[in-house]
Amino acid sequence: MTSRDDKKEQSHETILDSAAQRVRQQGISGARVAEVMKGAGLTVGGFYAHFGSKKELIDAALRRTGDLLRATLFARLEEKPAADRAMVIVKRYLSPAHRDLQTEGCPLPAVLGEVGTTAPEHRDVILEQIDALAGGIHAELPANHPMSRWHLALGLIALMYGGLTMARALRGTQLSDEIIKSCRALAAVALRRKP
Amino acid sequence: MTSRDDKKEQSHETILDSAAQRVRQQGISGARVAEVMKGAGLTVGGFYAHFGSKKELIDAALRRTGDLLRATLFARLEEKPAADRAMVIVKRYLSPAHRDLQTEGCPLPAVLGEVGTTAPEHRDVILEQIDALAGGIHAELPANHPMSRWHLALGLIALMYGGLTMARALRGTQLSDEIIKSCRALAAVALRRKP
DNA sequence: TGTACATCAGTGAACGCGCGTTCACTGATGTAC
DNA sequence: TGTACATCAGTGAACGCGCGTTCACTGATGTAC
Repeated sequence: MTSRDDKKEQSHETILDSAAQRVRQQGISGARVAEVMKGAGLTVGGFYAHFGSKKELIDAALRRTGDLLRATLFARLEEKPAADRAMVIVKRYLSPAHRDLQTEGCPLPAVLGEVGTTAPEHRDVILEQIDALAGGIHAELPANHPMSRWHLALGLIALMYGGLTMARALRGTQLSDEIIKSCRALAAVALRRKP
Repeated sequence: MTSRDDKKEQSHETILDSAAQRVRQQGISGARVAEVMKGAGLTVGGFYAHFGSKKELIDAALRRTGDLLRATLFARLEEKPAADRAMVIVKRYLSPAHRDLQTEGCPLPAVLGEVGTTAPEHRDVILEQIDALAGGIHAELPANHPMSRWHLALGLIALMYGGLTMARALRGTQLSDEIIKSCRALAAVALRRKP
């Protein structure tokens, strides 16, 4: 590992961090290669020494953001009573802070619509990330529930994702806050817990 | 009303229909002006005699698709028992057919992510349409429920939108069907009805 | 009724701009002797 | 240890392409007399 390799690896990480930020804030098409490189303190030309294509960059950025999201959602859950854990996850996801800090957190609100329309080539990473998220939530759900834990996990993800995306689209309006509250309350009803 | 006015008005409608289709299938940035015009059997150059800008076209198309969606979701509800109506709406929205027939139905899956990222200029139409949809669902909800009917309506919209968008993004995978089932079941639990 | 002119919906090509990608080049770092 | 050469991360400009928008023009329809 020469210092040249070291430098390149550092640049690679910086580019990935920059892409992860931009893809969450501007979506896939909005995460321009030139701007990602600028955000990493580099120029466009060097990009293809690090990634084979924009698609590869976006896929790598989506994996990174997905991993970070799960780490945040599931952090220190063992400190909470088992019965509260699902609602803790819901509240961490459906929060004004998560809505407003768009460069961090979940990438799905910014990219899922594109994957369903103009960017189907990213479907597999999304499948992988949603599956991983559902697997993590699954483990924190009650066993005595009319729905299977797997179905409940998927339903809660849809509710959380849908609520956050709506709240972000309507940012700055009164309805935006109402949506977050409503989705939290709906999750609480479904989980038979206090909101 | 001369036959010339008549012709222009017909073209205007055709352009709007074409845009409504494309925006649902390709999103806002994917609904290219030239392709919308081609879909209407016209050429690009004539567009600005009908709409002041692409933004105006998209806003008009979103109003049209929103109106059509509500008409479909609320059609013939009086034939159903009052207690079943909310679940009828949920099932109409969260269906494989609605997922697969992307040129018709709800525009939100294709556009909401963009409105939250690169196309905030459409926020007001979206607010208006979500408000109208919530108002319509609100009327069909049970009074004896721990959540207010307004909050319940917003929560259900988030769940339906989130589920449909995820199912579309994952089109062709097994998880896509699972998500639709899960969201239906979660709605049924929240509404205390059979799925 | 017929003719000359005016109107205007629609055409097709061009405009300026920004994108993803490529490539000849640079200069700092590493290697060979 | 010092010198000549090789390597390669990063630069900056260009490439081809597609977008939203503009505009001079056309030809069918409508109006005036």
